[in-house]
Amino acid sequence: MVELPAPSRTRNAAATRQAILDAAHNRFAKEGYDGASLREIAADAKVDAALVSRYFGSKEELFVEVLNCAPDASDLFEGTLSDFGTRVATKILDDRDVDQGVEYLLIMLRSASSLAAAEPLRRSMRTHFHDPFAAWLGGPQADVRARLAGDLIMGVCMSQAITSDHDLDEEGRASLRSRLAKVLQAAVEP
Amino acid sequence: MVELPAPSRTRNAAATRQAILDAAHNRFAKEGYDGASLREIAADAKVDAALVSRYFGSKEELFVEVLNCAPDASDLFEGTLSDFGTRVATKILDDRDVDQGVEYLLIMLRSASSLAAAEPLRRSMRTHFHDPFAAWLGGPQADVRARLAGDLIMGVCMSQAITSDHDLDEEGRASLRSRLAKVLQAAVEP
DNA sequence: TGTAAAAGTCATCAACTGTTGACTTGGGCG
DNA sequence: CGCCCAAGTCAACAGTTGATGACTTTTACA
Repeated sequence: MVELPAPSRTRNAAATRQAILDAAHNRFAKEGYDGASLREIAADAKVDAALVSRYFGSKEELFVEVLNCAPDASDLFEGTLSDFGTRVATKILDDRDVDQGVEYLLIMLRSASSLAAAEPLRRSMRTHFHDPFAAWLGGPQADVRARLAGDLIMGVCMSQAITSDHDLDEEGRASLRSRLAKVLQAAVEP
Repeated sequence: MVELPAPSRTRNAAATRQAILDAAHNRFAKEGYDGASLREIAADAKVDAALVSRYFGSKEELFVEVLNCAPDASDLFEGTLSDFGTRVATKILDDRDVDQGVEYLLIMLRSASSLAAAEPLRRSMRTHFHDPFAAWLGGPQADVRARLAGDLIMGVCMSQAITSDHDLDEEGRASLRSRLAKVLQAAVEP
C-alpha cells in the first residue's frame, strides 16, 4: 500500500507523555480506574501499550499523575458567596461544554469503587477540591459546609452520569436548576 | 482424614440459589459490578463457580436479580415529611448498623462506572427508589425534589465510602448531621 | 430397589489484563 | 558521514475473568 500520509509526529518524549496523559484522563473519566485499560489508553494516544508502563511505571502511578494535573476547581470560587448556588447550579447542569472541573469529578466517582485508586483519589480530592473550597468559604465549620456542598455536587453529577438526563424534560431541568441553587446555597451559608 | 464434620447442607436448589444471591449482594456492595468476580461470589456462597453461571445465566443477569431484591426503601417513608431531614440524616450518618437500603445504595454507586451495569442500575434506581419516593413526597415537582434529595443522599454516602470518615472528628460529625438535616429538608419541601 | 433427572463439580477455553525484556528505529552530536 | 543513546515497538509472560460442556453425585419417585 501507499506510505502512511504523515508520520505526523517527530519523536518527542514530552509530547507523547502528554498525549498519554490526555488519553488516560479521558478514559479514566469515561470508564473509571478499573474499567480503563492501558491498551485502550495507549491506542488513543497512538502509542504502543508498553510505552505507558515505561513512562509512568505502573497504572496506579499514571492515575496519580492524571489526578495531579487536576485544576484547583478555582473557577467555582470566582464570584461572591451569595451568588454561589445559582452559579454552580448552572455550571453543573449546563453540561454541554463539560469543563475540566466536572471531568475530574467524573474520574473520581467512576473510580470510587476501585481499591487501588481509593487512596490517591482521597488525597487528590482533599488537596484539589475540599481544602481550597473550605478556605474560600471561611467562617464557622467551613469544612463541614464544604464537604456537604461537595457531596451534593458529586451526587448530582453522578446522577447525571448514570441517567444521562433521560428522564427530565426542559421544564423539569429548569426547576431542578433553581432548586439545586437554593439547596446548594443552604449548604454553604453559615 | 476424618469425615467432614457435617456436609451441613442437603441439596436444595432454592437455598443455594439464595446463598449465591446473598453473596453476590455483599460482593457487589463492597467491590462494585466489575470488581466482584463470580469466583469470589461462589466461594462466599460455598459453591462451585460454574454453578453461578448455571443458575443465573450470566453475571449481568445475576446483577439484575440482586437489584430486583432491593427493598423499596420504604423505611425512609415511615414518618412525617417535616421530620424527613433529621430522620434520614441520622440514619445515614449512624452507619454502624448499615441497613439494607444504604447497602443497595452502595451497590449502585460502586457499579456506576460499569457500562454493562448502567442500564439495569438505572431501571432499578427508578422503580425502587425514585418513583416511590416521589409518590410519597407528593406536591408540585415531586420528581425534581425526590431526585435532588436522592442525589444528596447518594453524594454523602459516596463521600463516606471514599473517605471512610477519616477526616471528621466527633464534633464535626454532629455538625454535619444537623446541617445535612437542614439541607435535606430544604431539598424535599415544596 | 432401581432409575432418571436434578444438583453439583471438574477441567478447560478464549479473551483480556498489567508488566517486562529484548529488539529495532530514529535523530542529534562529534 | 558514523556513532550512540533515547524513543518506540514486538512478543511474550503469568494471572484473572466469564463462560461452557462433560462428568459425578444425590435425591425423589415408581
